[in-house]
Amino acid sequence: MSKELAKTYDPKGIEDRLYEKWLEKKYFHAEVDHSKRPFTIVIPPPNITGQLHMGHALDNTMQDILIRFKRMQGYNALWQPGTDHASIATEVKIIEKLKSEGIDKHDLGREKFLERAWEWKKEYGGRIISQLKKLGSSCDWDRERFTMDEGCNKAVTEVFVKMHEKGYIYKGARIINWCPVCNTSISDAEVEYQEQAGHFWHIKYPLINEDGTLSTTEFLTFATTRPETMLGDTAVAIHPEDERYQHLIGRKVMLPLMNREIPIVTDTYVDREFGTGVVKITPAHDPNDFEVGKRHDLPVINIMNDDATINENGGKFAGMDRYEARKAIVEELDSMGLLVKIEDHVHNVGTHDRCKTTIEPLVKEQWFVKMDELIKPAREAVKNGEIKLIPERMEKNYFNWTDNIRDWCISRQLWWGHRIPAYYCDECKEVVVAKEMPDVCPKCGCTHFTQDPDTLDTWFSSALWPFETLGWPDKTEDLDYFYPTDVLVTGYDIIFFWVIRMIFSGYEHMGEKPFKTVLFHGLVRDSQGRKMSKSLGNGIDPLEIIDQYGADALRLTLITGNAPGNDMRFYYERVENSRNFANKVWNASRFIMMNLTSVVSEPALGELEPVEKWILSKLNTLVKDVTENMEHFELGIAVQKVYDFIWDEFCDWYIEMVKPRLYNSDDAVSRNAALWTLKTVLIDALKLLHPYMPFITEEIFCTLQSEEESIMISKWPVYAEERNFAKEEKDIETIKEAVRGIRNIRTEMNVAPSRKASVYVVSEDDSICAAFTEGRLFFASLAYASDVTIQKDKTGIAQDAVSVVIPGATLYIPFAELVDIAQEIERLTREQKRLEGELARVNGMLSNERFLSKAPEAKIAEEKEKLAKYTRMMEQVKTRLEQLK
RNA sequence: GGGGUCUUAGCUCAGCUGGGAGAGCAUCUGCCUUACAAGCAGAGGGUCAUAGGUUCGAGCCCUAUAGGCCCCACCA
Repeated sequence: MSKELAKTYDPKGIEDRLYEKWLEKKYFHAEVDHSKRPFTIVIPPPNITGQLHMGHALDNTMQDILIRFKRMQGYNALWQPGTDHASIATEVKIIEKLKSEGIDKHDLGREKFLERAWEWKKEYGGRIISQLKKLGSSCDWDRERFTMDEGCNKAVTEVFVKMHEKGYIYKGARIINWCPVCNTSISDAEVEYQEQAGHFWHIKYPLINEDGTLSTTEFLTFATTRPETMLGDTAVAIHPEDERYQHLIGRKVMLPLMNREIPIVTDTYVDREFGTGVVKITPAHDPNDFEVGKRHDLPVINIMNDDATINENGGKFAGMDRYEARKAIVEELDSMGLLVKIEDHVHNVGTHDRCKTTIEPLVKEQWFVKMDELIKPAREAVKNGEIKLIPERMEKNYFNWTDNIRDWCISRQLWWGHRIPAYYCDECKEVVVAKEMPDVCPKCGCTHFTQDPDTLDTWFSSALWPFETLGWPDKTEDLDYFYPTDVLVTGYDIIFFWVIRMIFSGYEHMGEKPFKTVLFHGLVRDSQGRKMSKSLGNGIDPLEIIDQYGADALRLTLITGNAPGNDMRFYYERVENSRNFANKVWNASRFIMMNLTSVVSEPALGELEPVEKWILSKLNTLVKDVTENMEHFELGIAVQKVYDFIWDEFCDWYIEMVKPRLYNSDDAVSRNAALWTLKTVLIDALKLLHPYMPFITEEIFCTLQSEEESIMISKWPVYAEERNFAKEEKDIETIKEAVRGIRNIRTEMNVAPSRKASVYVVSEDDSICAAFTEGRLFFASLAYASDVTIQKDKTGIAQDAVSVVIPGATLYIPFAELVDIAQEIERLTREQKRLEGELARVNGMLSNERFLSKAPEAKIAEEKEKLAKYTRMMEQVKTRLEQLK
């Protein structure tokens, strides 16, 4: 017998209790088991600095849905969890914390700093994990990993050494993006371009005469957005075919302020159409200029310190901040008469995506990954469909990156991260890349080495995530069984940072793709469509939503009404709706349990009434559709169908249809059939809903069947041909149509619900008569009928009864005093008009020869059926009108 | 400069391979009907951005236009 349930669903208490139970029972844990097929997802490891935000909530809800679905389908489902060390983000936090204690990073020293960082990790690193648990995430926590744990470090070292041997990793002095605040180089992917209002400073440099004196009449004028970089100018460039400047080729200009003679070079990089067609060249501080410089063998003069102040190469401006220097330089040029004009100019400025500081291009020695060869299999895999991106349009983004790839700067001047396994001989400076510090220098025989102080880009280790978490570089059973993983769920915003890098890493180190499908989701925005951000203060905390409405409501909200890869807006109203749905499920279940006062047994097929067959048939179709949608990753569509089925078909129709039978204990067989069906349909519907709303479904499932351990290990429903009842589906739909017609007309005529009336069903169709006869009981209750008479003609029905025409039958309700014949005629005339329209449309199609010859047969048959239906209804309406007149 | 995407009911969005426009919220009307007022029953509301085209048939495919958003890109 069943337990009592509270009147409204209250997720508090229930959720934590059930999650504890799942953990205790080890349902989330997956072991290699060759009798089952694996299904694997690796979590996008959240930063240890992070707090759960809506993006995480969406991302992990999607993964949990897929994992729970596959687990119920009988797969050996592994959801591999873990966290990311997030080098810059974490290092910044630690530095901040030290600062608040009055400690400077460098005073503390590397070792002590790392100790603090690990302590911090220990204290806060688990926070986001516990938050993921609140959401219901069924990760295999026994396998939790960290991108800087011992295993990952081993993998990173292995990869670095191997790729260095192959020549894919090299060290070189190249122009890189430098963040003067974080004091480190960053990769191209980490540069975020922002449109900023700035200026164009038009400046002129005086030419130098043949005799070496300074010309007072000849100048070269150009425009720049960063005048301070002139301190490092080593040339001025013009287009080789620019007729305006042909006479200047071979001459020099004087670099003002620095009094340096610099050449005029010709280079096709210069756009003749742009500005004056003259470009100043600063090889040390501009990527293009760097290339021009290489072509013309120009000196590279670095004028900046790491903190973006001017260094000793900047003469008297040394020590100034880059913007102070800019101001001072412009003023001085102006006083020298070399400032032509200043224009307002909006341009793209590269900023560091973490701290938004304007990055400074600098020439520095860094470690790089050579990309041209590595990217090939990654590009090919998506091209030939071996890896599927959902939605497909993401492929364009993907190819845009693979086709324009540049070498990846992987070294960071940070302490928190994987230290680069490169060692420098203290004597001869020879570089040795090895898994461990070498004993002897291969060049000079010296035995003292210093390890490279730099660490690796965070994404270098996360690129290995799908296989390092399964044991790589060791050959493990896990790796053999669970790799390649099945789906990667992530936001489209990290396709370049992470997705692509995992793909090429998978092919390079495993010789195999890391996953078969990538399922992208969009951003969760606020109700006004703005990005949720700390600075705007418009972030909505998922934990607060869970606290207020329950994790199930949050999950349902995030997954409905949204297509893959599209951004969504977050509305409280939508969460309320989800919460209401949970309550609906709860109450329907409560109703069923209240009525399950005795043991129910499975009825024989013959004991099922048409309504039972109708709902079972509907459920059967639902199972098929939902499974298909989920297999195609159409999660929102799938759950919408479950929602509609439960609320509309099951609660609003089936339960209402069956009530009279539940309250009548005389017919035990009929009552049993209804109860069994209520329970059976509810259980299957709960199963379909479980991946989306794990908590409430588990609570009801186990209350309803105390003998069952858990819904999450129950079997996913499967489509059964013998549960397909086409005739009953059609019959019940006809009766529903009749009920709606009667309700409609009663409302239209303002008849109080308390007022019952006789209803006559008139049809010449035997099968329709039979259907109404069988459904007489519930039909009467749903259509507010005091009694129902089914007959073949309208003998004995009052002339002025109200009528409703449905396909194949006319319903009459004698409301003597309420009926206004004129109004009734008007109403029927409206109906006639509507049917005329329908008939015109169908006849139009069916009289079109090209339609008949080209349309598929099923479509033609469908239209013919409609023609028959409308023709019949038209006749009924006409007959009724004649009677009234 | 290149690419993507969106424009569907008052609002926010679905609409999967082209075959008679949907949901939630909001609005209006009537109901506390013994599961649920976080509910029930009913109603109103759309030239599917605009203009062409392909097709027997277009919200869906193609082209152009307008407006919004996003990504990428070294135009100083």
